Amino acid sequence: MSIANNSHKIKGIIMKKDTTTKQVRVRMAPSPTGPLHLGTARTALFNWLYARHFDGVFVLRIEDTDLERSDTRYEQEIFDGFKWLGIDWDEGPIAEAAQIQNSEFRIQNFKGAYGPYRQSERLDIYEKYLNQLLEEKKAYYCYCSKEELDSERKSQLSKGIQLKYSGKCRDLVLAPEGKNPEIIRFKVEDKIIEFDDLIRGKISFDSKLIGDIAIAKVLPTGFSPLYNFAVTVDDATMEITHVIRGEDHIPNTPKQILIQEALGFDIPYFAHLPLILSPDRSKLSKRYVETSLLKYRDLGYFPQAIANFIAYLGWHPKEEKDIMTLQELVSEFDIDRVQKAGAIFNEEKLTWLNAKYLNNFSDDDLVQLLVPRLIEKGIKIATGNLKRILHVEKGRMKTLNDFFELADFFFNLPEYASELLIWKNVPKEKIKENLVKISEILKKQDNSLFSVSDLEIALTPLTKEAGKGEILWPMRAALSGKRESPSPYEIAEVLGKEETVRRLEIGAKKLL
RNA sequence: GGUCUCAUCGUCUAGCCUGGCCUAGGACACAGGCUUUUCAAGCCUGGUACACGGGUUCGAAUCCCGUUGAGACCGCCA
Repeated sequence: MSIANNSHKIKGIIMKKDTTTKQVRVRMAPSPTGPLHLGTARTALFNWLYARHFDGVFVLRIEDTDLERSDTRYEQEIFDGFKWLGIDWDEGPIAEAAQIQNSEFRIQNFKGAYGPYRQSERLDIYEKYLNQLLEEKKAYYCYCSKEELDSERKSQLSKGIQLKYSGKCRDLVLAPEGKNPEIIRFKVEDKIIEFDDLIRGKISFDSKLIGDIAIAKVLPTGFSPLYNFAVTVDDATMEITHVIRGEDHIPNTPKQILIQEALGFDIPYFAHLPLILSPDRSKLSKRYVETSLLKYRDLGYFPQAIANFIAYLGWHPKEEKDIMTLQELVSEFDIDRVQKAGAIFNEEKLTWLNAKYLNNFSDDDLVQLLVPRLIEKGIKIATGNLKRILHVEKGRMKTLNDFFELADFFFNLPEYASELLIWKNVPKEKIKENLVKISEILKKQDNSLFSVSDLEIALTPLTKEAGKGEILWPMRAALSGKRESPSPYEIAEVLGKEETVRRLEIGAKKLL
């Protein structure tokens, strides 16, 4: 009996009903065939939020049936990416064990009662159900070659009819002479398939338009399960209650329901999330924006900001709030507030959010986060000094990596043209004189009296006399070598007396 | 081409289910201003949206129908 039969029009009610009767079990099933995609991360996050909100179980399953394209390197990236974002899994492979080459060990090391959690390790399970379908004549061997199928598709396309397998091998009694079976197909019977999507409501399909589904590849050594079949078997055997995934899977859903019915499985709830879009409204692709999750980490984004941002792509809390922690997201998340339409990925807003997060971190936290990046770049700096620089630059930083461009002058005074020192139309002789005066005053200043407020007091007579711009601009330019920077007092405090005076003298010398 | 899905400011969205409180709210971005040695931040102000057409109703962004537009999918990938 399908559990989706009690579904209601009002989505909130489905949730409440269900959670009182059965524990929520959701899953994320990425395939390790490329860098961890932002879209995958968001789907994972929604599943995770849903599980955590309803005290359910979040399962991580690795869909690596495509041996040619799967790579353990990408599997590792999934683990790393999820962990970085703050998504932990209750069941699934153990990330640490995945690095060990001994395959026996890898297979045995998972958490959860429904493992193993890699599809490549579940072949015996698929085989059992495959045989069941074959024995019950619900599936059959197909001998058509790729070329035959290709030309079939081409002619269908030119006739303007639905692209589907013709069913040529469906009723074959004997194997065609000289041919080996290529794949196993599931027989699709004529019927209307309807399901109640938690986000979109009723969706129905006419199975006449779906060709017999390829469910496994036949290999000399055995077989290799294909997506729609493997997913169905896994979701059922792992007792998944809610399938939350991207909208691009809507067309797969009737196929999976058909297989579920044929195998006597419960039909889970389905919730199809809107897609993340590129600026041209097509499916998010790297042509327009960076799609690799971990790339954002490398770029200096915070996982909290990314999580917050991608959660808001297609979902919104009841109250107006710009910033939400993972915990707040968990307590407020529900599927009935998920949007139906796709959402364009707006990098500017992400960056703005990231800057918000950055400025909420304490200086000490930022030091901790920045140190590994400095080490990686081979920059050596005392923590105390780093903290002081960070303190004056953080308001200008939007990402962690902005530090390098913004704060480089603290380490090395850049080469700059003497014109930089000129304030408005003030003659350079006057500017030179001012710089000399500033350095004379500062030379007399005690080392221990070099804070922003001390310096301000020390230079006030001069700024009053000559005007702030005429003093402060050349001073700041001489100290930073840049058009834009923190205030001269802040820079001087960080630089200390000796270096401050040295830079002022360099500046003065430039103005002959 | 077929099937399915979607449609509120440029973008993310609130409101839609349960019609009136919506002369449509917030945020990003943009423009102007304040502050200011510079840049950034901050604060203030401003402009811009219910795709279109029909219905239902005293009343529609909200309900119904159609049109248009956009997207997804149509693999021995997942």
